Amino acid sequence: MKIDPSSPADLSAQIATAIRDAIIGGRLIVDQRLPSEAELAEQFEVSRPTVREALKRLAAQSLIRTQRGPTGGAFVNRLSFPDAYAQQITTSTLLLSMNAVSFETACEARFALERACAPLSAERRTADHLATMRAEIHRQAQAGLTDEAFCASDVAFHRALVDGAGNPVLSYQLAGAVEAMQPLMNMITFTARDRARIIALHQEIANAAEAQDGKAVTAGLTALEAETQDLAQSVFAALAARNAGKAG
Amino acid sequence: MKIDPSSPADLSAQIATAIRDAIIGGRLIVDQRLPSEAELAEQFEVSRPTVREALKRLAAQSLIRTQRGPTGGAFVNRLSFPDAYAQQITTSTLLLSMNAVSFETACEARFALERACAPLSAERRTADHLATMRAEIHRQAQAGLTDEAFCASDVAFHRALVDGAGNPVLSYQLAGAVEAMQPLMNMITFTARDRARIIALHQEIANAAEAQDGKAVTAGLTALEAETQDLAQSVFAALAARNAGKAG
DNA sequence: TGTAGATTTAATGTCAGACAATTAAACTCC
DNA sequence: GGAGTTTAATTGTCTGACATTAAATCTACA
Repeated sequence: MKIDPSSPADLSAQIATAIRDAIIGGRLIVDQRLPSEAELAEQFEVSRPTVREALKRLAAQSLIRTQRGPTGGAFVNRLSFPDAYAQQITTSTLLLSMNAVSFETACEARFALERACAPLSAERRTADHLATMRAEIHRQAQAGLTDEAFCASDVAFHRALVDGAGNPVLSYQLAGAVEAMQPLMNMITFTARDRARIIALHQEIANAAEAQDGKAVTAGLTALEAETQDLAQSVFAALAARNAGKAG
Repeated sequence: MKIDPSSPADLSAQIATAIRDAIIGGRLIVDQRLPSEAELAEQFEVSRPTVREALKRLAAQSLIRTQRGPTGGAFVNRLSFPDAYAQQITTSTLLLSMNAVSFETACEARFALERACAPLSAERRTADHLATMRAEIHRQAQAGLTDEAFCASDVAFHRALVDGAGNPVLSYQLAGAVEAMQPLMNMITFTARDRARIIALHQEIANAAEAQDGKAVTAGLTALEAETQDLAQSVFAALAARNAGKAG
């Protein structure tokens, strides 16, 4: 592993890339210990702080973990599903919030992906998944629930549905799509009537999942998407009108 | 923004988290300049190297960019779609390679997600998308193509199909699923007969997309999934037998 | 007056050396 | 042989310095 000191890129970035490539390429395997910071500094012919900056870059991506003490050092980290979830959610959330992605586009993507899980979830969902869905529906019907709590429960409901497919890769991919929508959903104020309609559709979906009727689950999700898009459209229209009023 | 010096966590990690939260929470907006490293060091009551390690962590996630010179500093970075793609692909690839995810599970997830794009893509694909798909099919039929090149073309074909949905969020989510499969696919040796079957299905899918027949696209993808699973099963069975032979 | 070039300056990038904190292993003593 | 102590290796942090970059300012000259 070598770096180019005359390159315009930061040395620490080059070192991080070199090590990252070694991990992705399988030349460094899970739980393998990297050389100590002092040794890396010597190998790359840079100072220890520069090596440390490189290692921190890798740690930020959960590619390595560090441990102190005589048997310590930097170790190649097994990227766990929870870690991957967290990164996925952060990235997706920022992508949406920073790129003026319309609610419509994000909503379409989210429900399209969720429908992809519907047949599998209908077939494989366990009693646990069903119980979680029912419990969340019950929570959503409670009086005095804030909009934020309602949205959080909505996410939990959909997560149970997706997890029902029993495919961790699918759950991971969906985590980003579903959770990243939450800040957008939180902009919406739900009337009691809105909530009732959403809860009814949730009931429909849960019933379909219980009956292992994939097509009905898909249909429920499609109806929920239409409902959500309608709701958002009216909310954002009202917002725009209010802003126009302020400006005029 | 404050940190806790008595916490067991690294100071640089705490500082990175504090700044990241400020970005996600909207208290720091895109292109806003952070205080200089010296000022941050003073604010957080740590040394400059510690601040730098924190900033490198954020840079590794494309959350900030740095610039030298008098008007330089660290700026909140707009997370671009290409940056998000790259992160998504790295994370997904590592997740699969490090967690003994079966080919079957990954393949199922990938095709389930891709089917989610099928109706939208059939409806909206442009002539450009169709042309790309046809071009890749043509390439796949060329003699002397290596397995890796065949797989790469396969990815390009599916990417065109997904992009045809005209939803950047969907394309972003799919990037991880499709690209992360590539290392697994590269383990497979394709016979001429295998390639012919896959190309025929690609033709079928392209024709369906041209006819804007979403159901036919979905059916084609389902058939392709079955074909891929069969192929992988026989390849991995042969591999296992060979290894057993070595061991015996 | 305007412009090209030199200078200044503020910021990041890098380095060297030191000390603190942590923790596993080796050692000592009972 | 076991409990407590010491040792040593490693990461975490700090200080201070210099190198590099690039925008802004200043200067000289046409």
